[in-house]
Amino acid sequence: MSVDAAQLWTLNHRLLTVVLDACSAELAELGLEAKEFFVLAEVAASPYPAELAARLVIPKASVTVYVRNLVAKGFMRREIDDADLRRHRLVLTDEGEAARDRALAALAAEFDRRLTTIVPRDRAELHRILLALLEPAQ
Amino acid sequence: MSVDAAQLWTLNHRLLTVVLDACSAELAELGLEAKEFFVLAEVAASPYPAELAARLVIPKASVTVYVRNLVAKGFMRREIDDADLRRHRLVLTDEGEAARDRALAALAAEFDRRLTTIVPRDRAELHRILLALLEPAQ
DNA sequence: AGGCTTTAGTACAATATCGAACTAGTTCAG
DNA sequence: CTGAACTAGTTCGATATTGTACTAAAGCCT
Repeated sequence: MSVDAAQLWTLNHRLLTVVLDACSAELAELGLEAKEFFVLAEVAASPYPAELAARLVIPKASVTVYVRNLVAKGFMRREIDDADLRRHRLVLTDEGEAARDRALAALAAEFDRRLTTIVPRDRAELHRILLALLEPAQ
Repeated sequence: MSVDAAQLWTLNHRLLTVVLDACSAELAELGLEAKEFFVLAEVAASPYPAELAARLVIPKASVTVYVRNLVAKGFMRREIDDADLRRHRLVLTDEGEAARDRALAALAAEFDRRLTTIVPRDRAELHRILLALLEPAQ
């Protein structure tokens, strides 16, 4: 192996931690905790609590809490799923979409502040490699 | 921007979450929580609690807890720093080093399980790009 | 149709995390 | 020296997280 996977993992983990931390103040201004933001950002793709829990790799009980908070803040609402009465279909409100987009923009800006230090070709490379790495999971 | 930074960030975050989750059972067998593992893995490079807190971007109070657990488990011990009597120099025990190395190996194996799906040249690329991205922080 | 198993979501109690206040040691200006 | 300002680390109490047990609805036999 040319590059140590453990070292690679540690580097990457540190990168994400630092970027997220740098954005936490901006997220807070939008009325979002980091954990809540992850839920908000995934709702469109995975609109059911159980699906969110699986996708985000967090406990169902935690999703219940984050969704409750996000609903209280007016960022989303629950609707009963017609096809399966056990399920709560989560729907983003306009405010929810706006907050999500602004939060994503803040995160992207901070990440970008670091990405700009590398050449465009490397960004494309990074994107391609990360996609390949996520492949086995899907 | 050729590649969306927000999307890149999300992909990367998901990758690390999934890898860490896949390893959590193995870490547990070694007697380690994920958070404790991060501390254990950094102690050699940052042997003081305040330094660990800054490096890992976690509160000092949390470091206190993780260090207490790791000491109780016999993975490290505190020594009074000769140069500054306020500071606790943290020293890994042999068991601590062994556990850290095995945990890192488990993490590397899981990460590697994904890395093997990409060509060696891409690994080197990824390593180079991540290092470049972390540059501004240091 | 009736029971058995599985799944979605929640509630609650136990545990984990962490902000703020604190103690102890250090530094440094005067 | 001395004491004001600072730093390392911990403690404590408040908040956040989550395992487990639960209710309700579906799905699946037979």
